Amino acid sequence: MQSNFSRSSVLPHTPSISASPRYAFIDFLDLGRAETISQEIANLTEDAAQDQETEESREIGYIQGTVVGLRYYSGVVNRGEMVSLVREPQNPYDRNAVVVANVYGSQVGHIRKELAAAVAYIMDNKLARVEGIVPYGETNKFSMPVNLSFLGKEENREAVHNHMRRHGFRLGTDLKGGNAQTSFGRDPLGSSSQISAIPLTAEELKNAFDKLFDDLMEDKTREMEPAEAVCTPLLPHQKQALSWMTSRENSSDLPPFWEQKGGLYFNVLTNFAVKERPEKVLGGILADDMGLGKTLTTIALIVSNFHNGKPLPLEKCGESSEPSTSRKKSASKGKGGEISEEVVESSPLKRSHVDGGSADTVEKDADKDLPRKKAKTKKKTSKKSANTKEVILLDDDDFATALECSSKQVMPPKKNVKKKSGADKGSPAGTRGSGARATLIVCPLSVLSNWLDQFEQHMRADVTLNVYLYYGAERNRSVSFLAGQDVVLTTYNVLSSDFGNKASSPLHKVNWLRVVLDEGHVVRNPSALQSKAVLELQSERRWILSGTPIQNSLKDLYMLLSFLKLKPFDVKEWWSRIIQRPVTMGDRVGLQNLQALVKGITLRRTKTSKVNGRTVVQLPNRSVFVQHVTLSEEEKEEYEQVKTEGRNIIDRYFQEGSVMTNYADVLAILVRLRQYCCHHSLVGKYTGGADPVTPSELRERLINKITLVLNSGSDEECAICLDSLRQPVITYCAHVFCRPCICEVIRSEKEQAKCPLCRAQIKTKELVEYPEEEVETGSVTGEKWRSSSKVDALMNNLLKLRNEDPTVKSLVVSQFTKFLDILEVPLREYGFAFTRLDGTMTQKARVKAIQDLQDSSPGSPTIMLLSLKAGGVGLNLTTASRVFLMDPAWNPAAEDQCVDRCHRLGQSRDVVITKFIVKDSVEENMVKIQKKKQELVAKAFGTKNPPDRKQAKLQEVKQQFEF
DNA sequence: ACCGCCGGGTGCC
DNA sequence: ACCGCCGGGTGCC
Repeated sequence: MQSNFSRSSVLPHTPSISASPRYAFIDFLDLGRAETISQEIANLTEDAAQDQETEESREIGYIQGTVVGLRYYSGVVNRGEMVSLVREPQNPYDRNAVVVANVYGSQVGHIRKELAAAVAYIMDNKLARVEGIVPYGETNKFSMPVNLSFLGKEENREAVHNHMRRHGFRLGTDLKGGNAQTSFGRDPLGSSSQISAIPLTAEELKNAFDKLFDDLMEDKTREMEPAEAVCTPLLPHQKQALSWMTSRENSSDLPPFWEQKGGLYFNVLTNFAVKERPEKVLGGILADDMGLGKTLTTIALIVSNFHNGKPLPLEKCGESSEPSTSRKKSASKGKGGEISEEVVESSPLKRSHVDGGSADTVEKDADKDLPRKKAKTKKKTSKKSANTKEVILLDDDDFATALECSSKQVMPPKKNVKKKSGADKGSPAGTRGSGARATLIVCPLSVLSNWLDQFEQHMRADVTLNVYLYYGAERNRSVSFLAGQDVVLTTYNVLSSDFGNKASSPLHKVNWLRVVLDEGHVVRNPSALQSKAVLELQSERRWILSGTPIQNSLKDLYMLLSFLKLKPFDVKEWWSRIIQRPVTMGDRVGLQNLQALVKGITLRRTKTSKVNGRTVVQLPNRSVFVQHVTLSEEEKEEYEQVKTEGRNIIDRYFQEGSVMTNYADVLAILVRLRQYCCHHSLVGKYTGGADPVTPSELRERLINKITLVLNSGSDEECAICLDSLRQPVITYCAHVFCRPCICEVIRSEKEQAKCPLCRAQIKTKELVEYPEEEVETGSVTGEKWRSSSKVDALMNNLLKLRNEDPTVKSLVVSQFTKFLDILEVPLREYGFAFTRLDGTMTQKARVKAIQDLQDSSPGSPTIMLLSLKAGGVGLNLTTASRVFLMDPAWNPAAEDQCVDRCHRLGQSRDVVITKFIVKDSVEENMVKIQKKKQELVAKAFGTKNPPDRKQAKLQEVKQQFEF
């Protein structure tokens, strides 16, 4: 029996206080899961959206209606199938028309006009969302019943009911408070079990969620040897991953939740059936922990599974028809921007072949089995300059056919061609031997060089794998060139900037064999340009590599499923209805489905996972020490001064209720305090103050603010794409975004465009750019040098360490690049050799910095100055075994990630981490708040902050600023 | 639709 | 018959 729980007991809803600016400020400091404050803001706005969604998802009424006109449409539904209702105001017969569509988006019919007339108003005015389920009558020829649920805010309940009543419809209401899915029509088959009616508690949910990605390796223990071309022996868990990935790519199984029934394909979750076989999902998520070798495994996959577990045919270096010249060519094509020619040239593997070269290969192979193909290949060769899609498809088809022949899998080539050229962007997958050859790897800039290194390191020297680095101003944009590579490597930024310039995005014109998203969790906001760019890629197989596939919300997974094209979850409505809403409501069946879903497409091992009874990776110990630093009297005095100054300003904002609008200033104050803890000369001039009067004053003020944000060294992120700021601009309301991101927002919202952070009106022409050349560095070193307590503490450690063991290498990590500048002075003074890696460096310089550190000859650098986020993940710094974290980060995960760069596979020494924390300062408070936050966060997932938590936070912040 | 509805044909029993 | 009744044509919005 359904228990009499009220929904609010399951889903604690946000108290209304969140509207007050004072509390909004408290939320600023909900830093438990944010790496930067602007990310925190993004989290907040996300939460706001989620609030709305959860509130709207309350069922406020239901009614049975009729779907009519079935015989005019091809869309079919099944008993109990969910359908979506879409307004069709442009319908020539009735502007109130409401279309009923099935999960695949095919129209089933219309809602009968009388009911449509009533419902249209409710939909148009967003009084409620309307969802439908067809309870029976699925075989009817002319009409069928549909159960409509109205989901909306409680405050709209009456308006909705009244409106419907005026049209002569009486909505039913489920007073028991069961959720929308179970109360009505959800389970017309009567199979609902009592278990599913008892919702999960927030804690159970959180636990289940934490375990969601645990131990996803049962039945995935078969091993596969990589192709010969891979020279690095794979560890057992890597062979398992290779085997699993290969089977995922060659699988002809139906995607998860699909079954074949009679002549139809049936989705057991939505009860949806189609005649056409659902598109295969070739690929998935490799979610191994950092350091387990996702990169190597992926390389092995690329080389070992071209088709059906057969290796990618590669030329032997010696047999190459055009020896050294081609490499030159690749270099000149690949150069430009910050990626140097040398990077490309330095690798013996990277030899981008020219069109003619590949044609030769094909002919050679094709000649053996299928001479008649030769003519065609010839024809194509003569046509190679014509750079049209059609030609490329034919090219690729020849490739494939040739290759298929060698593996005795001849397909009628004619048919293939037809299929291909007829296929628009719809379904390139599934057509075996469609000709796709190239794998596209998209990764953050920070790991680009790692990929290149690893290709070089793991590929046998005598084979040629064509890896093309699609990066830099001079990148080769020829579609046929790109399609002919074995691997194309690029970054999310290049991909989305190409995509943004609608004119042409070559990467979107290639039919890839495989697309790999490295650190795939970075695309998680579906509205960000880079997400759209990623979703539009055409590929047969798709992979996501990520150590943390879900960061803090179930919604992160939506983006991933959407990329994998896992029907029907790639459409938001179905994802929400089938998974997200049920799960957040504590529905057990929903959770089971989610678990099954994840299990079916994910492989994840942690460092503690066992293979054949042994842990996957045995890493040396790692220990963390916190060293408290006491400020000198002089420093203390100055610190208090900075603090009082800041407190007065924040206090004023509180009184004015303008904390939100002065976001940049609040950020600045916090940053200043943290900077002071490191070194006095980090602290810049405060630029806030009296209200600006003239536009030029405002402009100047904004330029100051954006400069401050960007130079604070905290590596601020764009709240829209959550990536590092690219072409940063500041709005009149003083929030900083990437120009492409905010322009996209303005473009899509038109005149109503609002700032995503404060909802102020924004316009494209009111965006202020960051003045490019204004880099005022080095000034620190000029004046008379004065140390700081923290600098002294570090130097003591380093000197002691050098005494004890001069071979030990250290990472010195700070969030403030300027602090790294400062640290260079005493390091030089004491004769330390060091390198440096920060976000402002070119790719080339980064590579050199890492190589220098790896050098073990006497006199080589023993220290790397590292900015916390510059390296990003994936960076391999195992030559270092000591880590000094100079200043605490808001998000402990960022610190962990940084430490993991040296505490990973390949580390031979025990790793010792020292964290410097200034006593009685903002830093100490940060650590305290962090800890509390972690405890609280551990309790609930997917639900919002309970009120007492907010209250607690209020106290903490009051403490922090001593209000 | 093995219905309802419309509109033309028809008209005692 | 300015009706009722019959039976054919017809059918989403």
